[in-house]
Amino acid sequence: MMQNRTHTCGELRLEHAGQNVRLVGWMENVREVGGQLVFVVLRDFYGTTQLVTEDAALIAALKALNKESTIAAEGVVRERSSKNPKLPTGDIEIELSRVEVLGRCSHNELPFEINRSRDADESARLKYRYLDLRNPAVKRNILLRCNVIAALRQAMLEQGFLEITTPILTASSPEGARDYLVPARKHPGKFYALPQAPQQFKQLLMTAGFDRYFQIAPCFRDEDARGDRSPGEFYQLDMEMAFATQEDVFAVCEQVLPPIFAKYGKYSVASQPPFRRIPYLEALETYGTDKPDLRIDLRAFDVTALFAGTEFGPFQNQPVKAVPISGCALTRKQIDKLLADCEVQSGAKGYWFKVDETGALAGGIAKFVDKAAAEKLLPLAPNTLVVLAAGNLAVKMSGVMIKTFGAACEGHMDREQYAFCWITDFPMYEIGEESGELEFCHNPFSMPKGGLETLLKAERGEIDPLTIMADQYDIVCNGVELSSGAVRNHDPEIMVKAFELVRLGEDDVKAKFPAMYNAFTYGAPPHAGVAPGVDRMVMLLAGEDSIREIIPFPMNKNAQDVMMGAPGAVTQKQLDELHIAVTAMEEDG
RNA sequence: GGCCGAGUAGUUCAGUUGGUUAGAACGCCAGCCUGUCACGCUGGAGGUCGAGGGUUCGAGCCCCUUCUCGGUCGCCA
Repeated sequence: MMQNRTHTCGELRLEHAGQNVRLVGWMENVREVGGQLVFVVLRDFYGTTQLVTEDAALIAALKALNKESTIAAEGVVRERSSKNPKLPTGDIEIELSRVEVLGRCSHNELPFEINRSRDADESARLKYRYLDLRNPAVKRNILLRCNVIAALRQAMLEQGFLEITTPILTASSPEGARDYLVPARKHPGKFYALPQAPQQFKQLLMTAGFDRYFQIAPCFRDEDARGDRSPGEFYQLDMEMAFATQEDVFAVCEQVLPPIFAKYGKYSVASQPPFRRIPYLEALETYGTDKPDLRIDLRAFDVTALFAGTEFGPFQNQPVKAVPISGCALTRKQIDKLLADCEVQSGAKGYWFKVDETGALAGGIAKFVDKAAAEKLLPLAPNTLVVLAAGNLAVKMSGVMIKTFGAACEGHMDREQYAFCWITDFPMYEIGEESGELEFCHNPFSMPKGGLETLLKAERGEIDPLTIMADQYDIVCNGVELSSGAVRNHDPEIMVKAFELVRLGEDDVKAKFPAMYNAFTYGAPPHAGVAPGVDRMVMLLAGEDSIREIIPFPMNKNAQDVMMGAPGAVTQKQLDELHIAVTAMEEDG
């Protein structure tokens, strides 16, 4: 027998004519033209090649096989008498001399047609993911993912970062998302947790003296899914730098990411380094969100003053935000539909009026708007639609309206590009909605701007703690938050003070982050880092709307792997070993 | 957990005001076809209309309950 294969299904060309070859792959299609002429499309990872035979015995053998069986096909490459210019291998075909069945497909009907799997029901796709992935259009995203991860790794190594793996079984972290817990067999009643991020380990690596760390890090969070958020697990390009400032972190990201987006992305990169930096409060004010999509040219305006003495009930004594959309040709029906969509997303009510082609105000709440006063606050050229929202959700609604109407109205969004920005200057503290008291806004690891001195001022009541900014930043691309990052708080004294402002103290810091707190008392370097989400980056690069399209084996929305049957029942013996008493168990598979 | 949408043949879907035997395309099976390549032609098989209950002379369609999937909000230091 010849070697397993001499060529792949994507490589044969006219120049190979006359060669005896052996190809292996999946039988994608069989076309019988006349009783004595059969064409077979053979597919492997690299492409497809047409096989042909007029031999009655081979025809019978091929027809007896179900599609998607794997076979080895031996024969001579020959020039086609009717070429197919749509295929790379369309100039040639293999005249079969022998066919060997390698892996029989015993199903003559598949759960879906391979080449149309993207249209199939998602549950079926996930259950038969190994069939779904045979579709080159599905496989392409996984290939992209491989290439992007390789490129990220390469770029980080070139920047002098070391890839260091951190534990998957670790301790539960007291803050943040819900942990996945793993019962400890040797320690009844105790649990490991899967890391929500390697946050503390990477800070400990800094303290240990590794200057630049990175990792394509698996992270686990037991929170509900979204279109752009996989349940359970995801990957981050986690990085941390010692003796570094915010600017150092920005510089690394701005060098690493754009070339990869340019090379592997569907669109061009609109942002040249340095990326635009937008303070958090300005982002909320201007874009109604802390993750603005800079491809959209719409802005929110504060028009509270315009409705100061209004008779329009919903706007009385409320902050009011307006988003003017020039050159808008939407019909009233379309406007109502879009506003309804926005209302679902924001929970706030939307209103509108229009400047018609003559420059007069019309429609919606126009009769409550003083045109002269409005013109001082807003650009109101003819054919401008103005959408508005009031109340404590007005800012959020303005952001949703910008995104929704920007995408729906001609000329306000250039989709075919990647627009990056940094959101900076996040508040350190906020008033908790439930507690009504001061709480950490994001995470307690960030260095407060101004350090200890600022915290002391707040403690003495000289400044409002709500005005303290954290040295924290997000990187946003096309309205997608790729990552949060921060200059970390590496000073135990500042850490304790930061906790004291939220009515906690040294004991709490020690209890919550014992390793880190202790480590920082042994001489820690100032350090900073960031951790862009790999899955979201690949999603942006692939131009996909669902995170599941770029994950090899995704879970469904309810955090189930319907292919593997996870989560699933386990034996009583396993439970006993783990000292777990289960009171209620689902009867399923 | 809230809200919205979907669930009809193996797959993707249509199904009018509640009215005959629930249709189409693709796939599958059989036959025909010697240059197909989304091959073509002819014929055929294939349905617990997600499940349960109700209204009605009559339910895929209306009502109630429930399950599943998706989107979204909550949540995601």
